[in-house]
Amino acid sequence: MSRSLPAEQRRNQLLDAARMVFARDGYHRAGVSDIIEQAGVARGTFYNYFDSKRAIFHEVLVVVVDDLAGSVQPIDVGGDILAQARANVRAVLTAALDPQVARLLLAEAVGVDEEGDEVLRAFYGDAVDRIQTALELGRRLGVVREGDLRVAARCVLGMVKENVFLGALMGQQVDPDAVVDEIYAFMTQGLLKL
Amino acid sequence: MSRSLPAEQRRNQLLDAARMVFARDGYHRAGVSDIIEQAGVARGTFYNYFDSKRAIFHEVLVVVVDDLAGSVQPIDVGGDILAQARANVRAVLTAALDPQVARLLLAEAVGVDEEGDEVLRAFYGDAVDRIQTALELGRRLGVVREGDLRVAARCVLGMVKENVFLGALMGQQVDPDAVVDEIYAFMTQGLLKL
Amino acid sequence: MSRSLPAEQRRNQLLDAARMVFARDGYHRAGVSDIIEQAGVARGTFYNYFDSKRAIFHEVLVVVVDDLAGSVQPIDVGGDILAQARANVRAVLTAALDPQVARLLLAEAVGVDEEGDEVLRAFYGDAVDRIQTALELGRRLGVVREGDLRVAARCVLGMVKENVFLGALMGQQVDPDAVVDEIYAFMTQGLLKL
Amino acid sequence: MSRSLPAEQRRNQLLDAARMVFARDGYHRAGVSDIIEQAGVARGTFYNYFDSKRAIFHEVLVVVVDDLAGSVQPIDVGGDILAQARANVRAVLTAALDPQVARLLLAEAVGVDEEGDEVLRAFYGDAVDRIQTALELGRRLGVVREGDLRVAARCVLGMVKENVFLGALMGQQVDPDAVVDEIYAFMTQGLLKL
DNA sequence: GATGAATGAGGTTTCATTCAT
DNA sequence: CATGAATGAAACCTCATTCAT
Repeated sequence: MSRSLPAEQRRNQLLDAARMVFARDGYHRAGVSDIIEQAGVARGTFYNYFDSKRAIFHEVLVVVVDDLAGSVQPIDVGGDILAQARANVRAVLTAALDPQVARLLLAEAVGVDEEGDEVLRAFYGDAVDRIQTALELGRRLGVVREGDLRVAARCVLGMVKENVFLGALMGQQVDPDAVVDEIYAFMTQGLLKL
Repeated sequence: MSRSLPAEQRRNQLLDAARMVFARDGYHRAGVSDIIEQAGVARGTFYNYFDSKRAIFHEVLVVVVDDLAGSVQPIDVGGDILAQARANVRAVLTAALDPQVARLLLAEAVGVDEEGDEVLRAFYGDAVDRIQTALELGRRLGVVREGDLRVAARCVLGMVKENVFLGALMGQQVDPDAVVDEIYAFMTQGLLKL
Repeated sequence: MSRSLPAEQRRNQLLDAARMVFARDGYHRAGVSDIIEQAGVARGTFYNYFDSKRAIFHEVLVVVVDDLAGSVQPIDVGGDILAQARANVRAVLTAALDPQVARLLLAEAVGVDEEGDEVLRAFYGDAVDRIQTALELGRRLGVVREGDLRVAARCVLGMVKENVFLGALMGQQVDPDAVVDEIYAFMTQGLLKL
Repeated sequence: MSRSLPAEQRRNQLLDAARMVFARDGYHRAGVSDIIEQAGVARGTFYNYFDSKRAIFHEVLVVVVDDLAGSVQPIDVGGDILAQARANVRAVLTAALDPQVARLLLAEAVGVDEEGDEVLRAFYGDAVDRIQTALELGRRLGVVREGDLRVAARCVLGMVKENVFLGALMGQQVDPDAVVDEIYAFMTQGLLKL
């Protein structure tokens, strides 16, 4: 029996437990029982703070997404743009390689419900938008070639995501620096020599 | 009441129904009830052909994965390698943009069970292997630059997957040809001018 | 696909299979599938000969009960009565120690349905009646002491049944001759010396 | 909707309901539905206290077996041994003549599953052991004749069981005292006069 | 605010039985 | 007469949610 706690603190306690459980077991395999056990809280208490299992999942997702989005720094045009882009890729990659984060963003969140899909859609849409904006900026600065920059932005996102995915979900070893280097090389030289 | 059918045909009828239902509702939301309703068959009939919901899902997954894997042609060194690579990317992309396929491969199959994860792991692992092999071939032929070809292979896979993902799952419009063109450009020139 | 057979023969084929399966697995664990598989006959064929699983069980039970009842010889007053009684006990005991028979009579048949209970009730009732009749005969001949001969008859039946039960169902080794000897001693001397 | 109850009490309520239902309908005909209806409790509540239908049956069986075993008093060598044996037989007989008890011990428990069989096997095995021990004691005291005391013990058990069986299951009227008297006479004098 | 026993709709699976071929 | 695919009622069990204490 937990002593009465400030509401905010109890919520966070539950959110932390839920994130861990969802990441470990996935949304469907995780039960409310697992979350409250992890949090050391009674069943009824859970429903004092969250309306449903879906609701807490949704909140967990928002937190994770916000954290990840927050790891990206806006690009300062005055500075070394490439270095900033590199730093951003590296930051995102490192944050996303946390297995908890990866699982939530890549696997469990899709298809749970409409709301969850919307969060993801917004997140990835936003990510593509940001990359595209950066590319357009680069285009104007003359450091980005011409082309369909929206698709290009998706490609960049895809390169990052896939390495996260294979690393965190498929159990392959992934070295963030190697990935950053390779993506950098890819972006500067492409892959093929004609 | 369905008439008696050759076993093979009934199995396929059920597999088709299941693929549609799983793609539409996801593994967890889909019930055996939905599958048999879709197939117009009694509950018992389902269990005459498949051991469980998981079992039919597994078979659906294998079929989809095999179809997709089968759409890739081995590269003939004698011919135009780039054209063949382009054709392969285009073929996979087109096949995967089918929303049923996309949903199964990208979302629903992850985390259902160990077996399903294994099918996916094998599939994506195999895909990376093939791309890497092709890149190594290109390297020996002198058409591929140096670098960490495994990570590069993941990047290529990621570019394809992300466009499928955003197109089929996130509801953004995706034009296969634009994607192929852009990936091609990406591979030949990179994205940045230094 | 079995060739067409004389009806009688097909019935017996099914009855034999059923007896074996019921004795091996028990009524509830045995499925119609097991019976037809054992008989090497199609599912529909089964229902050409028997109305239901219960019906065939009922017939099996009747056959077994009749066989066992038939192993008892009426006592010839002119001959050695004790010897005849001994022979009867021995015959019944030997027949009943067949595990198939034992299981059907002692365990599986009780509680399957009203009809089955009726068959058993009739069988055991008849057995008690016969023993009682024999005892009454003995009483008139002066070789049986006074007492409640109905209860005594039940006791005799119980002695036999228990040894069968422990032997066939509980897996204890039972030697028919030792049992006959002991029952004989029991009947002639009792167990206690006052 | 039942009010919340101490766990122990709810368990017992369910055990009682289950014993009644199993005795009335038999293991296979009884559904969890019948038990919860009898107990006036929701389906989920049942599974809060027992893992499965088999599990509760097993517990019911153990309780019944323990009760019956507990009705037997160890024999005090200092006292009137025969009287104590008589009292034991009478106690067991009376307890076992309860139709609920009889049905569970004689019919429904056999063949439900391995565990249940094991409980019965242990129970009857133990009963025979105890009787045999008592007989051996009597033998040393000189009040029991020579012979195969194990078989003799089975015979005694059989006499008791058969009268219970016929009384409770086969619907014949059974008077405990008449049975005790007759078994007593049987043990002291046997049945036959030579 | 915290508790946890109780709930019951809904899921998966079984298997005796039918009937068109 | 034999076949076996099809049937569907009914069984068992899960787990997100409620609510009286």
